[in-house]
Amino acid sequence: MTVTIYDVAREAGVSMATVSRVVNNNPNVKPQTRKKVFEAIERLGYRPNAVARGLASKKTTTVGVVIPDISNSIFAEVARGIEDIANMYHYNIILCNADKKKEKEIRVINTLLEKQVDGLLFMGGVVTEDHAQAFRTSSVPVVLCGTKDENQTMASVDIDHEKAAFDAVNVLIAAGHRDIAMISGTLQDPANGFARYQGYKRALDEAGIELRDEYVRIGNYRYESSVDAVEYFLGLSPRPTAIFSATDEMAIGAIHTIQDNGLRVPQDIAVISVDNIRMASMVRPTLTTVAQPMYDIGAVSMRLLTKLMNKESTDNMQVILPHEVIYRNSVKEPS
Amino acid sequence: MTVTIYDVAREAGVSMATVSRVVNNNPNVKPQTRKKVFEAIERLGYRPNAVARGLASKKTTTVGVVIPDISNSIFAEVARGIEDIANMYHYNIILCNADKKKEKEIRVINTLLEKQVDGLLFMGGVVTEDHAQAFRTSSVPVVLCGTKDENQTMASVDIDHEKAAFDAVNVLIAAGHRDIAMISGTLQDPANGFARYQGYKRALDEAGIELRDEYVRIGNYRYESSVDAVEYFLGLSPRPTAIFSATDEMAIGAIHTIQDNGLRVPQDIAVISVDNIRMASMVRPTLTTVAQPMYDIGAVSMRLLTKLMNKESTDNMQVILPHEVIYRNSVKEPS
DNA sequence: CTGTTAGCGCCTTCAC
DNA sequence: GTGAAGGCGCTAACAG
Repeated sequence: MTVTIYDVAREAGVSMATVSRVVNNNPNVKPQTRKKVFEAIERLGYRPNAVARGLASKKTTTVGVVIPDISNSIFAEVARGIEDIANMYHYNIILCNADKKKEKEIRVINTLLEKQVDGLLFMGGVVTEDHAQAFRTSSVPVVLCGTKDENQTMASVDIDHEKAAFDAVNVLIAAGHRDIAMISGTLQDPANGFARYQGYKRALDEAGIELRDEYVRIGNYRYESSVDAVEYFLGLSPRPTAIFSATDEMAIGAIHTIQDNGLRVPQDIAVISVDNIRMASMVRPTLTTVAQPMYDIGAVSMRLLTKLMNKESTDNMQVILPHEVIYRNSVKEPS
Repeated sequence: MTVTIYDVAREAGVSMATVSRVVNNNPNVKPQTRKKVFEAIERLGYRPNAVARGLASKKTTTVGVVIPDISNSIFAEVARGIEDIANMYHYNIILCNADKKKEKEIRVINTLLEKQVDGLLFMGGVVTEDHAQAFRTSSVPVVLCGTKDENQTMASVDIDHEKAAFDAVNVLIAAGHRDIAMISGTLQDPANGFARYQGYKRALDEAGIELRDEYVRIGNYRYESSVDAVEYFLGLSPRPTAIFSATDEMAIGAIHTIQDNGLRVPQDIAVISVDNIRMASMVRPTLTTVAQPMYDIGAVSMRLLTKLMNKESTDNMQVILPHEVIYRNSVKEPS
């Protein structure tokens, strides 16, 4: 039924070793033989069996990528960076979605490892001890992208989330705001949550602004979760004049909630956040935010992974990429 | 180095067949033996090699999904439906992004086939003869989801795009509009492009409204592409009082372009489209649109695929799912 | 219930 | 430059 390398060999009048050589681009084949083999392949419609090949060679030339949440556009952009570099080095990539469930992340990691991927990329999300445990049992290299592990022992590519948040809040402070609220992610999340909150705190601290508990609400990173937060802020007195959101999606929810309550952004309340997802320029007013270099995070982490898979020496296993404030219209210029 | 089934067998004092049985949940194993084996597995940290297993059993229990564009949130939702059903039937799914490039789609299809997936799901996009060709060489079942092939010979799950567009335009007509412009996708695209355009034409026709060429612009489905279209419409006289956009993302671009030009939605110009992506309820005004049952498209196509993989008989190979108008605020109620 | 024995399709020395 | 032969790690009859 299925045509194998053996069929091709017979058809071409050579041995399977030779067929294997031409399929694998081994130079030690006479051009004429190569041609014969290619013709036989064509005639038979032979398609190499990657599974058999993987078993024999103990390499699959594929890297597994776990995406915590496929509907989050950040990961889409990161994935694009990963892919471009992967193609460049002739790796296939297979994406596995984990639907924001830790338990599913672990399962997916194990599935990928069972499938004998040559390397693993773990995007975003929290790296718990259970994750670390799964990674530890891996015989192939793993790199974290867009996140890092607690004690920073694993290879990772990320931005400095604390500093990004710090910079964002300082844009607000520079614009004259002092009553600055924050919609945070869960503090259990070391990157998007805890670190960004720390950055907020430090910015206030260095500006001599006192931190008020009622100015901080925890969201779940989704649009909807920020409406409660903002409505809460709106009832406060003094009402905050600016909001720092840990992520863009929540910031957009904030902008709309402010507007739905009859107030204007940025005149009544300014909004800033961190991420720079595509949607940030699709809201009115457009969102001022601190951009993560998403494509680069993907590209650099894939590049790092190729080095690891090749056992090349790598100096820096924890790379931090620069971020940048993107000035748009949700914060008004300091006058 | 790596621990194999053989090591486990020795450690547990049984044969590899027995180990294989417990790993595969074969009931024909004495509980006590099973326990011994599990302990050995635990002790050795054994992880089954899916590649070897795939080679021996000629099944990989994984289905390949090609996503035309990972950054398009429609596919994210469809993927979720696919996954839920896949998990239910114990299939792993691996996603491969094709970046909207036809050539890459074909490549990805072949890679997936080489990897010996048990089935293939092809999401969205145009199905050209080259695609059909690639599918034809597949020895495993393929189902199209969110698209169909030209002569409808392949298994597919989709909505009736023509009818969806027709219904959308009729919402506009019911609201009293007669000067209705359309931002279309490319007419080469049979589903999102051509069919939706046909629906627009038919709605006008049945309402006795004459079709005007200058009322139709072609976009590329992206937000940015609709700004040109809308600016063009704004210069027309009579200026359209309503716009039907082939997709939500372009509709959102249209709304903002209208607003950026000092007009109001829906008072000055109404906007409607087809899709119902998450962002549709994240704009102001919220977008009235015809919802595609994205999750269901994914779920139903995966279910269909499982049947095909099991060689169960299936009556209906071309399933059409119902769509539904979602009334929000970008079209005002008929008075 | 458990063990033995062939392969699955290919890569990879090692000869020639 | 090419062929022969031995696995890669596991499943699937087939015995027992």
